Amino acid sequence: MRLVIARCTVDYQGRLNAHLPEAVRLIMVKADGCVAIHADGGAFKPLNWMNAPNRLTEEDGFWRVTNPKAETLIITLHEILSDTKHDLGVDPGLQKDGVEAHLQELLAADPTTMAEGLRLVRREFPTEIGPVDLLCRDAEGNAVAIEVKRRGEIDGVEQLTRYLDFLNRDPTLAPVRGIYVAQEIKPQAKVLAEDRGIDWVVVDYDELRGMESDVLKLF
Amino acid sequence: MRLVIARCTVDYQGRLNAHLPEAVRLIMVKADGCVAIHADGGAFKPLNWMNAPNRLTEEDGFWRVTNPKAETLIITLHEILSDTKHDLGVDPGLQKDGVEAHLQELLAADPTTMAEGLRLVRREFPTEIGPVDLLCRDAEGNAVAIEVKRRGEIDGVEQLTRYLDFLNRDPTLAPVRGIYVAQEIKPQAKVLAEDRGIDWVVVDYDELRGMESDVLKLF
DNA sequence: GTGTATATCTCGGGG
DNA sequence: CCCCGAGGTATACAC
Repeated sequence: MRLVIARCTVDYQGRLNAHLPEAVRLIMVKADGCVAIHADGGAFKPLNWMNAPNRLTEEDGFWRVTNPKAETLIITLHEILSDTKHDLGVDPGLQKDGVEAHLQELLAADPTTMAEGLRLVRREFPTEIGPVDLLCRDAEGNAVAIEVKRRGEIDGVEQLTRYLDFLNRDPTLAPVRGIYVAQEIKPQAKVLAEDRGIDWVVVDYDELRGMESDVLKLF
Repeated sequence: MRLVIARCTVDYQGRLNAHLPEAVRLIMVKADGCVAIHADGGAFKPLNWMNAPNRLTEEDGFWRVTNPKAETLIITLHEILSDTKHDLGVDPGLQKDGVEAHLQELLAADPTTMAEGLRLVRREFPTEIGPVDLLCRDAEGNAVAIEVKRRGEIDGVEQLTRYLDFLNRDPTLAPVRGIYVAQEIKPQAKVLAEDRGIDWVVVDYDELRGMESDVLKLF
C-alpha cells in the first residue's frame, strides 16, 4: 500500500463528472491497483476513487488512472508532502455473524418460530421478479410466502407484496398469504403490512440461535 | 489525519458482530474522530470502521472506540510498524455534475423528450407521501406523473406506483398515468412497470445536454 | 431525532 | 459477463 500526502486537484470523468479543487489530501493506492482520495473527515467514503481493475500512469505532474469502462481519474499533484510504501500482505478477511442469511437459515430450520404449523417448502423460491426468501405451507396446506429482513423497513413490505402478486397468479399456489419477519420492524412498515393484509413477526436472533443450540444439545 | 500501519486484530460489536484475525493493516484516524481499518485491496471500503461521533481511548495494547449507540470497535495492536500524523485542513469539497437532479432539470426544460405533447405542470409536485419528480399534462390534458432516475431499478417503479395511488385519489387530477424515465432501465424494472401499466422511457443525458446547448446557441 | 431518497454506492452470489 | 439483493450500507435532506 502506497500512501501519498499531497496538495492536489482531482478530476473524475465517468458515470458522472466530478472535480476537487486544490487542497491537501491523502491518496491511497492499494496493492490491487485501486486508488482512493481521502479528506480529513467524512468517515468511510473517499472524495474520489477508482476501483480495480485499472491502470495508473504517472506523468509529468499528474497521475492518470483509467479503467476498461473508459472512466478516467486525473490527479494533479501540486506538492508532495509525504510518500510512503508499506507491505501489508494478503488479508485473512472479515468474519461476520448476524446477517440476514444467518437469520434465514435459523428460520428455515424451524418455521414454527414464525407461525404455528408452518412447514418449509423451499428457500429462495423463484418468481419472475426474483426469489422469495421462504415458501412454506401452513397447517391447512395453504401457501405462505415469507420475507426475512434484519431490519424491517417499508421496502421489505413492497418486496413481499410484489412476490405475493406474482405467486397468487399461480393456480397451484393461490391463495398465498404473506408474513414479514425481522428482528426489528419500523412502525410505518407495520402499518403498511397490515394495510396489505400481511402478517408481521418480530423474532430474536440470539433466542433463535439459543434454541438451535438447545436442539443440538439433545443429541 | 493519523495513519498507523500495524499488525492487529479487530473486533466489532454493534449492528452485527465481526472479527478480523491478526494481520498487518492501515488504521486511519481522521480529524473528526472516525476510524477506518483498511487492507491492501478491496476497493474503497474499509474492513471495519466507526463513524463520528465516537470516543477513542488508547489503553494498554489496544484501542477502544465506542459510539453513542453502544457499538464498540476494539483494535488490538500486536506490533506498530509506522505511526504518522498529517495536517490536511478543511477540504473545499466535491463538485459534481450528472446526478439525478441535473437529469430532472433537463427533462423539465423539455418534457417532449419523454413523450410527445407533454407540458410541465410542476417539478417536485407535492403529495402526502413525498414529492413527485415531474407532474405534466399530455396533449389530451390528462395528468402524467414522472419519476426520474439515473439508473432505473425496481424500487423506482414502487416509488412511482405509490405516488400514482395517491395522485389518483385527487379528483382534479385523476386519471393520472405514470412514466418511468432513466438513462438505463433494468429488465425486472421494465417487467414490473409494464405489469403496473406504467410506461418507461430510456433517455441519454449527453444528448439532452447537447439539445439544450443547441437551443442556447439559437439566442 | 426519524423517515425518505440517492449513490461513481460496494460487495457477493447465481445464471 | 450481467442481473439482482444485501449492506454495520453511507450520505444528504426534509419533517
